[in-house]
Amino acid sequence: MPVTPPASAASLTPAQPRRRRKDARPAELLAAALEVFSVHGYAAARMEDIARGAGVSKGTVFLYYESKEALFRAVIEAAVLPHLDAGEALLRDDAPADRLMRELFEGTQRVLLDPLLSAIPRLVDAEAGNFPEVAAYYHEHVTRRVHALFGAVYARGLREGCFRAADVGVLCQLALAPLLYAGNWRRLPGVWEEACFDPETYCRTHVDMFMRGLSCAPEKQG
Amino acid sequence: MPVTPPASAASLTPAQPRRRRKDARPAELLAAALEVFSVHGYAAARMEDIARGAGVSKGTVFLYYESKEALFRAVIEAAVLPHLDAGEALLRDDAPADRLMRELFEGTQRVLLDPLLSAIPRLVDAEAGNFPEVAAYYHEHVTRRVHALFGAVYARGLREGCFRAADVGVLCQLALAPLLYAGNWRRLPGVWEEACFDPETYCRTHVDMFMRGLSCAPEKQG
DNA sequence: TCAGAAAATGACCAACGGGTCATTATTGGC
DNA sequence: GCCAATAATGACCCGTTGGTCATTTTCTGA
Repeated sequence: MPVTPPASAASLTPAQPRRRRKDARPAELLAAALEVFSVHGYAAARMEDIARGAGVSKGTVFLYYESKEALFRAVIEAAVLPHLDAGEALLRDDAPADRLMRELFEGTQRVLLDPLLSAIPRLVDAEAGNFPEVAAYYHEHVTRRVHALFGAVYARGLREGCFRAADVGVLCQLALAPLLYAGNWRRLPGVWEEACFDPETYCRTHVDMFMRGLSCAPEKQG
Repeated sequence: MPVTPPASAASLTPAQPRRRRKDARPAELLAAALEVFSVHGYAAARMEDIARGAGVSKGTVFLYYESKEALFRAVIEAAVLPHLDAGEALLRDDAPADRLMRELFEGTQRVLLDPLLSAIPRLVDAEAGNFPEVAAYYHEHVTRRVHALFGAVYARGLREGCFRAADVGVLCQLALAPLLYAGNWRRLPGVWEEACFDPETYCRTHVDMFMRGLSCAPEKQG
């Protein structure tokens, strides 16, 4: 594999003397790990680089996470679960369903256009063959929750009579796929720039087309 | 990484005596490599497994491809380019644009729902951080061609007055993303089955919604 | 101030896997 | 049949890297 310079530390003033910071380490390690994993993938990520990124030595990483795989799992959980909680909070809002759906899109897009966070599904997917249990966990605790969230909003729209009937699973995938993919393209140097459309236009077009396809009301466009 | 049994050979009758088959080797190696790469990703794929999958010893692989990276590139080219040729042949058909667009979808879907072929974009993407030149090549020779193909059909539809105006790059991505993602989900055991919708419904729904969103004509649904 | 607890280090180990090459097996021409 | 020519082998080499642990440094509180 081509040599790549080690991941530049997130918050590393050089020659920092060693410090005991038991509480701060886990979060710093998770952040550094996500950065390295997102660039190199799981297998090609070096624990040495992750450690350097967090400003510690390699040995220290293993004081907090018992193995590379354990670190990988922890990264996924820490990066994803808070956003799911935030998403589910939306359901307590009793706005009309189409408005709720657009808010759901907006939140999802905020998460998935982040180049670090968008790496998570890509990583899980890429390693599904090597870590079937991680993929199963992800499906169980993330995908399922996302679908439930989307499904709840969709069901509300059906009751209100503003959405047309369709397979909710299919719709959910169709809603998410373009956002998941956008995250990937953004990080490729040259690709996104050449296509030269901004994320805003892309997401807005997607949401508009999707909502138009979903809607029962006769269309009125501007 | 968890131990996984070696890739079962595609066409390996056991204890096959060694044979000199200079012409057949490359294709067999490419097929075996794609299979192993698609399951394990690039970094975790072992040349030993690829060799076994093709019914040869590890050393033989290096007689045909000078390195793992060269094999990786060859796999990508061999898997993708023929389908691009086929796609571009569509343009010689002078059917109306919306019909052409649906044919384009159909061809794309045939390719991307294949669990092996759908691995290609995922692999390129996952390794973009480690092999920027491969990613650049892919973008240059694959993505660009796909966009040109889609763009040609779309432009025809604009001229015929049956498509509404929008950013062609955005539209192309939106058209492809759900198909690219479908390929990923299919290979995850349990995930696809639980969602229990078949690829047909998924793709048909996507195409219908997309075409409805793209169309200028007043909608008529059944 | 100092002693003991515990956080951090980095030299070290062992396994793994990409890549090599001297050797062996196969084949086609004569 | 026999003999180059060459396809194929697999034991071997060695750089890389996940993971360990004896040692060093930092911190706390008495």
